[in-house]
Amino acid sequence: MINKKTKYALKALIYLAREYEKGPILISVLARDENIPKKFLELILLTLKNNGVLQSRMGKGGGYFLACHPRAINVGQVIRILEGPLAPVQCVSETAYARCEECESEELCGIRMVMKDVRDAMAEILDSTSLADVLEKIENAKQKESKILNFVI
Amino acid sequence: MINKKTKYALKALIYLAREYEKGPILISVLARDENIPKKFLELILLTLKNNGVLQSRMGKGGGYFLACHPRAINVGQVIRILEGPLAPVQCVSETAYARCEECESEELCGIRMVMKDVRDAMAEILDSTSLADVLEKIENAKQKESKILNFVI
DNA sequence: TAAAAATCTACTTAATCGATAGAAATAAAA
DNA sequence: TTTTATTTCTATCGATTAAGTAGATTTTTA
Repeated sequence: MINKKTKYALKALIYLAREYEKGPILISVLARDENIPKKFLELILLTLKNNGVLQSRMGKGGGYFLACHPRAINVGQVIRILEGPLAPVQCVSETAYARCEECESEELCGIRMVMKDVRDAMAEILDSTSLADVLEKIENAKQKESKILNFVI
Repeated sequence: MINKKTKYALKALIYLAREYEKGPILISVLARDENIPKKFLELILLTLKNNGVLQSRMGKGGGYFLACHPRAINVGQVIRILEGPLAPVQCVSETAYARCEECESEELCGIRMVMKDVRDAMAEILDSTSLADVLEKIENAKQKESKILNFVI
C-alpha cells in the first residue's frame, strides 16, 4: 500500500498537469481543491521540487508549477521520490540495489526470482505512465460515462 | 518493500516445501538453518498455521509442516497473510476492498486506474507462483549454474 | 512423571506515518 | 522602503508499526 504522502503528491501533480502553463498555483488552492492538509502538502510539494519535478516562485503571484511537460513526468518517478524503490526486495531494485545481508546466494534465491518479475511488471506500468497519460485516461473514462448516461436518458 | 516477517515466512515455507512429507520440522532447526531469530519465527509460523498454511504437532517429535501440497500454496497467499492486500491502494483490492474516503468519484480517479493495472500485474504473478514453482525455479538456476561451471572447467 | 515441543501474553526499542506550529526567507507591489 | 503574500525551513507530536525478546503455559510422547 502506498502512503498518503504519495497519494497526495499524485493528486497534486495531476492537478498541476491539468493547469500546465497557466502560471503558478497556490499551495492553499491546491490544498483546498484536493482536500489535502495544507501544512502537510507544503512538505510534499517541497520534496517534489527538490527532486526536480516541480518548480516554484516565492512571494506575491507565486506558487508551484510543473518543472516540465506532463508527458515527461511519470508515475514511477513520483512514487520513487516519496516511497522509495518500487522493488519488493532491495536486491532486485534497479534504482537502489543492495544485497540482502542474510541471503547466501543471490543467484539461487527463489524469493528474489519471483520478486524480480514483480518489480519488472510494476516498473513496466508505472514508468510508462506519464501524468499526461493519466489525464487522458480520466478523459476517456469521462467520455464513456457520459455516453452511458446519454444512452440511459 | 516487503517486511522481514514476510521474507522469513517465505524462506521457512520454501524450506518446508523441500521437506514436504518428511514429517514435522522443529522451529529451532528452521531458525538455525535459515538464520531467523527463533522467537520471532515462532510468531510467524503460528500465524501461518492460524491461516491454514501450516499444521503442527506439539510435544516430543512435534514441529511444523505444510498443511497441503507445495503446489497448492502460492506466494500471493503468503504475502497477503503477513503483509495484507497486494493492492497499492485499498480501492482496487480484490481481497480487502475499501473506498478511499477523500476520493469523490472512484470511476474517474486516475490514480485508481493506474494502480488497478499494477495490482493485477502483481496478482497475476504472485497468485500463479506456488511453492513448488519456486523450488523448480531454484533447481533450474542450479542446473544452469553447474552447466556454466562445467563449461569453464 | 519428565522432557520436549508448540502456544500464548506481554513487553521493548526504534522507526515511520500523518500531521501541526511557528519562524524565516523571498519577491512583488504599494 | 515598507507591507503583503508567498514559499521554505526546523522542530515537534501522538499514534502506529517493525523487529524482536522474555517468560510462563499447554500439549504430547516416551
